[in-house]
Amino acid sequence: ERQPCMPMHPDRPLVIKTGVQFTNKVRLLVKFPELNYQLKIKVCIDKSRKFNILGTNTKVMNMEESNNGSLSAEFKHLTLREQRCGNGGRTNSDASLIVTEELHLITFETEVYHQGLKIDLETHSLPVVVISNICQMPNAWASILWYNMLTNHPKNVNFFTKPPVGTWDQVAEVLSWQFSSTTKRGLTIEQLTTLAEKLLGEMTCLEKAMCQLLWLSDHLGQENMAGKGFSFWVWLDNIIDLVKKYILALWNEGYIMGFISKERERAILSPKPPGTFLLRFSESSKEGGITFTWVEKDINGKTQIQSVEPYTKQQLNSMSFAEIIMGYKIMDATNILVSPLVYLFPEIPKEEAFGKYCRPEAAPEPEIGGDPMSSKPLLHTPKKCLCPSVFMDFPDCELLGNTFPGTNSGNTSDLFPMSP
Amino acid sequence: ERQPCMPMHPDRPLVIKTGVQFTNKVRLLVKFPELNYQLKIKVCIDKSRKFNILGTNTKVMNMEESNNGSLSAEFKHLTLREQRCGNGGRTNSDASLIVTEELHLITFETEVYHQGLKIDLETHSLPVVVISNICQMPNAWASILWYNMLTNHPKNVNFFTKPPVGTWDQVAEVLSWQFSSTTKRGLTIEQLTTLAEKLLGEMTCLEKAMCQLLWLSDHLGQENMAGKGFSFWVWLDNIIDLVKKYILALWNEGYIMGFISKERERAILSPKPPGTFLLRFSESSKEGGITFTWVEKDINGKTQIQSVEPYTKQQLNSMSFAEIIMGYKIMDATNILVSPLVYLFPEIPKEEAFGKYCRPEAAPEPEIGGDPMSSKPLLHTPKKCLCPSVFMDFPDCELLGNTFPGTNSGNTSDLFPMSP
DNA sequence: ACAGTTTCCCGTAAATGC
DNA sequence: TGCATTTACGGGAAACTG
Repeated sequence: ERQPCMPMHPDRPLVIKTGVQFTNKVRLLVKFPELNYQLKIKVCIDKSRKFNILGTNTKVMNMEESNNGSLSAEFKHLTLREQRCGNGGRTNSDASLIVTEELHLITFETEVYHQGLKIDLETHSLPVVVISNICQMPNAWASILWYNMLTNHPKNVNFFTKPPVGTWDQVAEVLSWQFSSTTKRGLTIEQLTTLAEKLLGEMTCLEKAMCQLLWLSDHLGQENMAGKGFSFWVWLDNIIDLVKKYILALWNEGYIMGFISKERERAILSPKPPGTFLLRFSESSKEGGITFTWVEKDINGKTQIQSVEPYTKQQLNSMSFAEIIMGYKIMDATNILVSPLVYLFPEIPKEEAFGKYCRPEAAPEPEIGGDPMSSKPLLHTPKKCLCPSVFMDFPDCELLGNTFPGTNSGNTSDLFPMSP
Repeated sequence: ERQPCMPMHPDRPLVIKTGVQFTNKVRLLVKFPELNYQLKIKVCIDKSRKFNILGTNTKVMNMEESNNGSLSAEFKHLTLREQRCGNGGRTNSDASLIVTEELHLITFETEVYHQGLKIDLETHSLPVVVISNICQMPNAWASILWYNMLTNHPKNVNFFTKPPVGTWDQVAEVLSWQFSSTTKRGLTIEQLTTLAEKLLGEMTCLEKAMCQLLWLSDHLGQENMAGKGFSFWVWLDNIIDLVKKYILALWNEGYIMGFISKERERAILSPKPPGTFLLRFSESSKEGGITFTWVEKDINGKTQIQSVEPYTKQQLNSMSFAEIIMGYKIMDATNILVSPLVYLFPEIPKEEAFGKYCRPEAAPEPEIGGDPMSSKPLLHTPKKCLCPSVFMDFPDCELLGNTFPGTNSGNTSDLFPMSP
């Protein structure tokens, strides 16, 4: 059997995609060395929708797989498959919830005979969300965040039938943590304020701080994104993905203002000298895009705010964003090619900020019209997995390098006697 | 169960990828209406390497599934899975052949009781190649072509232990057919000559016509591609893919010379006026690339032959090749942007050839440095499946819209009595 | 007809095994 | 160790189903 089995999304635990392997681990909190190789554990999943667990779903607890002498069992290469009943009907009992709000429990069962007494032991994971396609991940992960942000309950699978409201402060902390847990930088107050406006609409700052946020179907779902056909979470996830895969170094340096409204952008750029620019995420693109906006003077000497169409991941595949910034030129009034980008807001010379992320040879480009010559060798922020070396699927959240910012600090399916 | 089950590669029959569904059909050549719903057919695969057939592998013959009143049975949603023996050993008995040269037979078995006599019927597909990853397709398909080009034998699974040689004429026909069967245009003598030089090295035309080509490991394998690390077939397949998905219309029009050596390119372009250009496939890129080469005069009035780095599929994703051609500009001696492309060889004005494939608004581009504005809406030759509406996995090759150009005209697993 | 959900399967990357 | 081959799974598209 194959050995290395990294769980599917290192920084998205508690979401399981059908057909994709996952791993989990149970340990016995009470130390009973004499039970080594005595406890046979079985993994199951609740029956609210019919899933089958494929893979080796029983295992005997032992001391080797633990590092502190207690007993544990690790299940690897498990996968979930939905069991369509008969000729294909959905098995979901509670059809009122969408799949990404449906919570499931992975349970671990065993029985001990101690001093002639049979003791049933049982524990379970935190609620998990089961998805069938990766495109459901953003909403599924949002459910996990919302749950752990608002409850300590270890198994409230009906949470989303009446989801509690959250305060903006709580949501802000979670949003920032989404960045800080996978990059070297969380979100600033300014960035969070922009997101708050997006979520809460036009309110004063004070109102926002007081405001309570409703869950998906109300404030955070698709409706709220002005009929764009995608949820806030999808939009944000694609930006996080863009940051991690294509512009991580620039993000870590703090060069990307990212979340800023066009109004505020105009307000802070207008007083600045021509050539001042900032980097901003696309608000309209579901896919995650980044653009730059700069100040320039038109023929009449009037200040203009300009920007390019956002660059997508596809385009950043063939040229790094730093190189795009360094090489970007427009034709001025006298038909000469010039770069409109001089100072990164507030006043960092662009060479100082981006020079070190460019290949030496590829500064200016002699040709136009998509000459692929200039976009051949790639210089990217490394496409690297940021997960820690130790990992479990239902981890103590400390293992993620950060604690869940909500109230729940996570649990690693620990075995306690549940029934006599 | 799902119904529409298009076989995996409409224009690549006889190659089966493990885990991917395929379909096949048997019919009884002799008309026996009284056997309707009497014959139970079982599909099997030979045991040279252990594959299991997953899906419904027995079926009763009936008249409905046939359109001419004869009996037939169609097996849908079959998949192959390799059975790794014990802890993972290869089950291949003849390890001397690489997987893409290993031939397998799908067999169909049944028995009839006629006038008190038990008759075993059995038939089989043409030899098939089983692959586990799509990257093996080009070589697998080459094996299918080579087999059908050189033998009529219905089941010579050891064909590649001593593969026969082919003549250049045979190979040329097959190569051209690769294009003519999926586009509206095959290969010209000039294009074939270029490919012949690639395959046969430096020989006179007469010698080439006489020459016999050895199979893969000799002339057509990786060694022959000058140590580039990919076979002729991989290179050619990627070009075919590029043509079909990105530049089909231009190919159908005959605007793409494509296969031409750099020497010959220089020879035919040099006498032409500046601005004359032609379109050529990249010779060095495994991925399939296309470039243009043009004539220009340098400062001293000397004729120069120039070309751009080949465009890849990735780049053609965001801008159509016609638009790239129409918009391509370089800076001339006086620092003015001009298009070096004027006449498509021999003397077609580029607007006449490519104008109709461009969006009206996107002719010249004002900005440089990868402005994504100009590459937002896509105009592509449609990504369309060219397969005919009627199809079977082991088809009469006529169903492909063309006959296999080799000696073998194909067979649709027809049932004949094989043993008493 | 439609939208939520699942399935299909390519293509890249990683793992595996000889 | 290297290389041939398989497995894993994201992501886009098609199919499915209430």
